[in-house]
Amino acid sequence: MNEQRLQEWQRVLERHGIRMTPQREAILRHLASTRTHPTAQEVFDAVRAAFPHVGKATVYNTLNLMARLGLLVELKRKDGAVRYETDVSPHVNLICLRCGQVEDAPLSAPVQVGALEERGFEIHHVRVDAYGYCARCRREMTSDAEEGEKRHV
Amino acid sequence: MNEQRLQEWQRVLERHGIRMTPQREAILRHLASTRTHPTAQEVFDAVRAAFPHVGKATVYNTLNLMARLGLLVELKRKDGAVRYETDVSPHVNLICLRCGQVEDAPLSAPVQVGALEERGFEIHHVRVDAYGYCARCRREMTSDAEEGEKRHV
DNA sequence: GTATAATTTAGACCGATTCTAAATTTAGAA
DNA sequence: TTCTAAATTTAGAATCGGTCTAAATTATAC
Repeated sequence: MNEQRLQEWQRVLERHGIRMTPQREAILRHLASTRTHPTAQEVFDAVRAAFPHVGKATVYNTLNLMARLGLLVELKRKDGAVRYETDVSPHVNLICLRCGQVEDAPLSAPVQVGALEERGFEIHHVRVDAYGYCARCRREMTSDAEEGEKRHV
Repeated sequence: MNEQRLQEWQRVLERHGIRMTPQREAILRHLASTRTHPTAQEVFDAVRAAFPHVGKATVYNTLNLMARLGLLVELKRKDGAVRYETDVSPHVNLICLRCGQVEDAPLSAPVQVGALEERGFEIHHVRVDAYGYCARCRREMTSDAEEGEKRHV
């Protein structure tokens, strides 16, 4: 549980005049206590443990609210649900094309975008997603191949 | 119409033993003739002009096929559908948070990802999305503000 | 030509997310 | 307190991109 992050979030919500209901607190606590990138459904399931009658809409509303306030970042993969990232500092998302897991990695140098002034575009934040294969899937793909399984494009 | 790109795509498909059907050619021609980032639905509508009975699945299959071959890059935005990008060279997508338009900008230095070897992650390609406000929206927001309109988070 | 595989099609289906309308809770004023 | 208005929550319906299915068509290899 990252108490500091939880309290920071609560301050931001309060500052925006948003009520801290028991449901919202449960959602925040869950997000602050995980280091994964959960889907809305996973958050929903976890919160249900504490609030058996919590509605889907409440979870979705809260996650959208937090994303709009910049407390969460949405990671979209085509093959399924949005994943929520609680670490909003600059980094690279390593996204596995096979299993869909997302890992964070540091950016060893800041991203350099050219020709911004000429365009008049004002950057708010940058997201860097690297697509590839995670260590586990690489191992599994190797052993699959050894078993004679064929893979196409 | 970018003839060169069209022919390059056709060569790649042929090299993979994929048949160049009239429907697929119409889809490729449309993609090669636009500089926007269309959705599958937009491609579908455009191709329908030439092939009134083309199926949704054909368009989706072809777009997925091309994405898997690396000829297209999928851009996901929170507001719904996947957008397809025909420029696969390294660059930054400038995504306007207000109007949703996507512009391309050069990367003035390659992205540096740290700690890859230790993790065993193998990168296939990197996408850089910069979120912010385009020149037109910045102008409009300024004039809106002058007219006394209020905006909230 | 004939067999085989690839492709296309319409429409059914799926699953993530949003919407709706009613009930509940809250904050603040009286 | 009690009242009122606004915010919030809820279950379930609705929506909407996208995928899947099964039958028909088309191309390829023999």
